[in-house]
Amino acid sequence: MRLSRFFLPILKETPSEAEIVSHRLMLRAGMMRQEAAGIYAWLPLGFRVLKKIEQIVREEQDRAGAIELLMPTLQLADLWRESGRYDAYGPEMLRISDRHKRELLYGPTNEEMITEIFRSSVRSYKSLPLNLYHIQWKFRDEQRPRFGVMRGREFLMKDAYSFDVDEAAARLSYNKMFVAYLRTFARMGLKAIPMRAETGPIGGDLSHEFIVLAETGESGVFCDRGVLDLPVPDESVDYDGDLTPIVKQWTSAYAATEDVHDTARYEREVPAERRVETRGIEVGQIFYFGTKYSESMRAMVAGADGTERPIHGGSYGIGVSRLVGAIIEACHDDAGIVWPEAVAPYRVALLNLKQGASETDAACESLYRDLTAKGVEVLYDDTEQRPGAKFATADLIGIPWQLMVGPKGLAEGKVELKRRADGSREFLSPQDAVARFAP
RNA sequence: CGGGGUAUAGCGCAGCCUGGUAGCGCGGCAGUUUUGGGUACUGCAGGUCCGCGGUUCGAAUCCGCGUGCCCCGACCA
Repeated sequence: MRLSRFFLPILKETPSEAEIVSHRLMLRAGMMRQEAAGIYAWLPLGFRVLKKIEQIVREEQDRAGAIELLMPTLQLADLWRESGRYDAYGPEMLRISDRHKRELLYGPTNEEMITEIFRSSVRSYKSLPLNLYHIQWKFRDEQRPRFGVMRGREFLMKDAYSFDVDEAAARLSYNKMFVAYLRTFARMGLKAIPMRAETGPIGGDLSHEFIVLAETGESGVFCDRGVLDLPVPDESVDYDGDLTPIVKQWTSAYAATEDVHDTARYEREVPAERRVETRGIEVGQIFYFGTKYSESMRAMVAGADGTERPIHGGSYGIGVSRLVGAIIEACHDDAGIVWPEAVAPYRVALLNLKQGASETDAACESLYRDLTAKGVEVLYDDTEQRPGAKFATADLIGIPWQLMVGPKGLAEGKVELKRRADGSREFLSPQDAVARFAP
């Protein structure tokens, strides 16, 4: 993409509405724009990041055996009356009526609908286990939206729902999601720690929150230093095998958010030198809730003995749009965003330091053509701006690699490659630069 | 939902107290200059001063009522 042809409304000054760093940087980098309190338009740069995060989530859900579908944003109120949650949910639920005065709601979650889909066609234990998920926009009319996309009213969420014949089977499904979450966040360059959690209004008795450690996080967390260095399973992990050792390993050491923190237990179990007290952002939560919805909504299957029984359910959320903010909270410096490569909007920023000079123009065009032809995502700054402005923009939007082409380097047949994460630089020939990204 | 702010050009802000035809910086456009860390200069464009009502010869400014947005708290992926 040529920057001169792109839509990247960079802001030099920080809008006064933005308080936390990810919100400020997202506005400054032209990633998004607020349309109403807690409701955002995703501009091209931000949208690319959102899509990359979504795709990683999708790949890891699929790998763990979950099956993607897509449910609507609008749901009938009657469905929610069946589970009793229409009245229980309160003003956070956005209620709408159509031209026929039918009561609808903009879904804050989809337990009722997925249960209805399930019960309409699954009759036998032989169809289980089943885990269905979708990635869809949700709306919760928060009393006080804030922190940009970290706590918007409209947000993109992955929610998966598992159906099992009994509790033991449901725990196997739970473990699959547990491991899938470890992999999902690690792939995004994040250290996300599973912590025991309250089950909240959804109910149930087994739940973990996945918390990204970031000093600017919204809640305090306490954990054993040991959990920070536990290994994340690689892509060869066998989801049909026994995942218990992995889950045990990750859940045996102390790790809790301030809401459920037990000071006495913490001090008893964690030696002083291993105590980590910092802040974190919740990016995912997994629940086992048993028969809560299947009983009220009659989601039954016939067991091997022919008798009907309610299925055991679990739900598994990941805040996809929130992750964009969470990653920035965890990955930034004074100059701007520092994207992990897996979620970066572009991999390489190609900077023409003397636009209009025939030798730099020619070298850049050639590099741009070669890299693009090999599938490398390049953002080519071919604007008329001064070098300093181009450096500042590239740093701000956080592209992992900056390939700088100027008259000084070209005189020696070299271009300069800067790594955004640590500022390290090296000089290499244009051919070697291409080979670096497309071997 | 309680408490506190705020609303003037795309963004950041001044002007309001003490009413008199709206300004600064950044950004945009045209040009000159410059060319390896947000360059300098010149010119130009850009505003129903959040909305409605009131006071007044005259309201961005004073008064009343709305609305949006932000912050603190309670709440939440």
